[in-house]
Amino acid sequence: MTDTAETAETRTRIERYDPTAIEPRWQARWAELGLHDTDLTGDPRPKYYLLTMYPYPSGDLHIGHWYIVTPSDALARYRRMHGYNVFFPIGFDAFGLPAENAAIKNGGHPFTWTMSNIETMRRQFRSMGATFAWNQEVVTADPGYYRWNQWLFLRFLEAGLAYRAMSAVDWCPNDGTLAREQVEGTERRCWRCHALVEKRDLEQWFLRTTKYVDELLDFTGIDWPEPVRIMQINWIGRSEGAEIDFDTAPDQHQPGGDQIRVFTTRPDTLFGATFMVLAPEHPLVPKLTHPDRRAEVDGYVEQARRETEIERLSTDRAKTGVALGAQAINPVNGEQIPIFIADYVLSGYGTGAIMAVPAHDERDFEFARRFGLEIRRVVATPGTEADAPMDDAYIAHAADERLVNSGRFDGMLADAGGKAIVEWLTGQGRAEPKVTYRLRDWLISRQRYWGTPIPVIYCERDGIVPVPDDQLPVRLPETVDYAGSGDNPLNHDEAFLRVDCPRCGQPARRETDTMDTFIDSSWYWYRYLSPDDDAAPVDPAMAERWTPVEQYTGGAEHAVMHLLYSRFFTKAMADCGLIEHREPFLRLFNQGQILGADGERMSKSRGNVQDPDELVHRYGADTVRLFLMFMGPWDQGGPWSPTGIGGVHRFLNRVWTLVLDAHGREPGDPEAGSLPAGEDADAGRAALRAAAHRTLRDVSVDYDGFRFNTMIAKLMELANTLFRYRGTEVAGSAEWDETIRLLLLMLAPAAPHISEELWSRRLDAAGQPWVSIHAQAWPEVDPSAVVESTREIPVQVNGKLRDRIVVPIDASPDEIEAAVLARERIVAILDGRTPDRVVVAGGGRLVNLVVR
RNA sequence: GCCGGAGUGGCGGAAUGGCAGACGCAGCGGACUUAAAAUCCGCGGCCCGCAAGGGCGUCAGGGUUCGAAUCCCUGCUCCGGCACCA
Repeated sequence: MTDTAETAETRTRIERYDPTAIEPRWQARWAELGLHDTDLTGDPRPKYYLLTMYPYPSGDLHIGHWYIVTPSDALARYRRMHGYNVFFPIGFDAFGLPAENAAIKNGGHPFTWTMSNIETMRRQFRSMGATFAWNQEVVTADPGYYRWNQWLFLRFLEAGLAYRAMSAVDWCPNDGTLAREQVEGTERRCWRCHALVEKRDLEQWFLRTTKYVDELLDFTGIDWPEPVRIMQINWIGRSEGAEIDFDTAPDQHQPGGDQIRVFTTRPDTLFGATFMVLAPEHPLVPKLTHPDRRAEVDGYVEQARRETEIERLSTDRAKTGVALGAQAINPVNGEQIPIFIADYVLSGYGTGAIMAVPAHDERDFEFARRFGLEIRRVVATPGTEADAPMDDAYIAHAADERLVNSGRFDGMLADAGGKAIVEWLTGQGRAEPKVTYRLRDWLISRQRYWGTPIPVIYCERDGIVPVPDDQLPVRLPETVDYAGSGDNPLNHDEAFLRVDCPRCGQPARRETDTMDTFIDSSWYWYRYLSPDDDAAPVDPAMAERWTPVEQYTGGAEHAVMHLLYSRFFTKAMADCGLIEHREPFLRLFNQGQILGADGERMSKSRGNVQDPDELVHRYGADTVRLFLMFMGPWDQGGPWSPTGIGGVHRFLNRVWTLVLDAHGREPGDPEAGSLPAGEDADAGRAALRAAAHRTLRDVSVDYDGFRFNTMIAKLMELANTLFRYRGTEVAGSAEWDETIRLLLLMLAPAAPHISEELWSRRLDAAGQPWVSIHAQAWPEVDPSAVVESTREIPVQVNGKLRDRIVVPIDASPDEIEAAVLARERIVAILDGRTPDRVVVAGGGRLVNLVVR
């Protein structure tokens, strides 16, 4: 039994685990040795580009940043141990509004605010022990970076991928122009400031994202989460159908013969078109309006225009509209049908005009009810009366609907009928098959100072003149006068505005709009490869060698903005001959988001931010890292709660004790020093080694599958097993030693400091020279250690667990069945009955006796 | 409304057709200590029972199966996305 005096001595001999002493020392050592600097050109090992979404330098690095970065860093270390040359860069998404708001509020320059935040965040990131390649860092607000935004813009301009157009744009009173993706919700509020968004007609710069719609819908060759793919597919919104021309009918006020083109996905319902609706902005509206109707129509147009500017209420508000007092001719049957305008028809989608089929479209149905218009059923399931009264629009579901009330097409299957009708009309030059998309071109102009200046010049004589390459970058002026308002200060900066036209040399004016900051993040991972290159944005040899990115990790909130823009940029850059591939990220993982304890997004203003420095000070970075990985599945996120961090810290303490004090015995444990009942030292050593190798096998699978929480649980189990043998004859054996070694290696990616410290002490104790644990190879599983000689099989009767038996590992199903039926307990439960069936399931994993 | 995802002890979660609740937190009991903290050992879904044991149990209801947290159908709740897209 325990010798108390000796134990006391043992316990005082080992020093306490003190992360604050260990961690900074190793961080300094790793930095000094350049352990994380990637040799991008000379290293012969296979490359692995691991990218994590770069942060915005808000200045408050909170626990959410750790949640994002820690598992990625563990993965970087894990891949390095597998012999990969891992590139794991970091940078800062440094343009954007908060810097300007801070400058407006506190005076000073956005640059100063941004750079001081970056400085703070660099220090905090280093305290995590993250293995970022700091010497490849990118800061997008640096002229050395945004210069290449400008250069790429000019290449896109040459390639016809950038253009300037007048357009009704979404306009936020605070933030100016927004991309469509930046307008949120039914009420159409700004994604940043939540102000109500208006429409304005402005000349703006666009990138032609629509050129790649079909390619963007194709995800072959990339392994992305299903929800992100679906969101992108929905956002692109492809629908197949036809465009059909309706002629206007002549009347005493206009000659008719104008063509109104509509888009429909259901040409089979054309016989049910009983009226037409144009968007209020439709160009034919003034011409078609009957003089008697003009006042009402103008009033409605004006109201609709205001309404899009004011709040747009829910989609189920009552339908409104007015008749133009003109008729159109249905091309399939020559019927004259009335033309309306209504705001439920959008000018920006399809052709801005629809044929209304009230019987088979909910919105048209509602409109028809309200205005007393004819509702004519033209598709029906077999057995439905063609003229049965309708309470609701009937939306056909499948191809087994048949046409009715459609003349010679009656009885045809709906989809075949649709095709036939389109073919027939196409032959007459009145229709053509057509695919429409919801996706629009990307509006990139922003009326802000703190972004990349769009490199064009407006000359009275030469019009729009691109800034020549050798005059890049167009720099932001170093002084900025906000004059207390949110208006773009570039508009008032004469030194910036005045420029000579590069073509004619006459005085001209610079563009003052800057680019959407999503431009910056659409290609930054290429720039990481050659951040100081002043000859080109991307070094072609480096891009060839290092991209596409093997693994990208980041939040799902970027599904339709950043991730779609990045795919667009990659394709556009490929078409400009800058890179050779067309998809940027081979694999994507969306981690969840850590919320405040209140379940809301963490933000300073809500006061729900968890400061990691405080936790690091108390528990050490390794504990915080491990806890964030242990909390739950990485893709889940959830509200922050530090409950339970003590358990993770205890685990690291136990590892510390196991490594440094294998023979210690705890006075509190009555079994201390004795082997588990019925086990001798040989069996104990074998069992320990088996546990170690099984853990290794399972932990590898968990790392590969991003299942860090179960990975850590398995390491805890192994530590618990080791603890059971601590102080016994097994402790200190070769198997013990091997288990400790494996435990440290498996722990190294997740808790890099403590594993490095214990590793170095072991080397020291063995008189061996120090080599970092992070430079070790990931260990191999010994299959012979994992095999077992017996196994325990649960036995069910009618699906209820009743017994367990232990059989030799190679027992045949017949032998297992015989063993089960010989069990006393089973005999008693069967009570003389013979099982109807004996299921030996899963190759002998479980036995189920079925008895009636 | 449409499209995704989820619902398991007091809590975070594990098990994705085969022993429900791994691992951890909180809790309870014990050891050590003058004491507390720390540490160590043990218990731990709910109900009945001293116990052995039995019954119930993965949002609700139904189904498939020898066997369902897991697959299918219906409904409810929560989270995310889209929202008059013809």
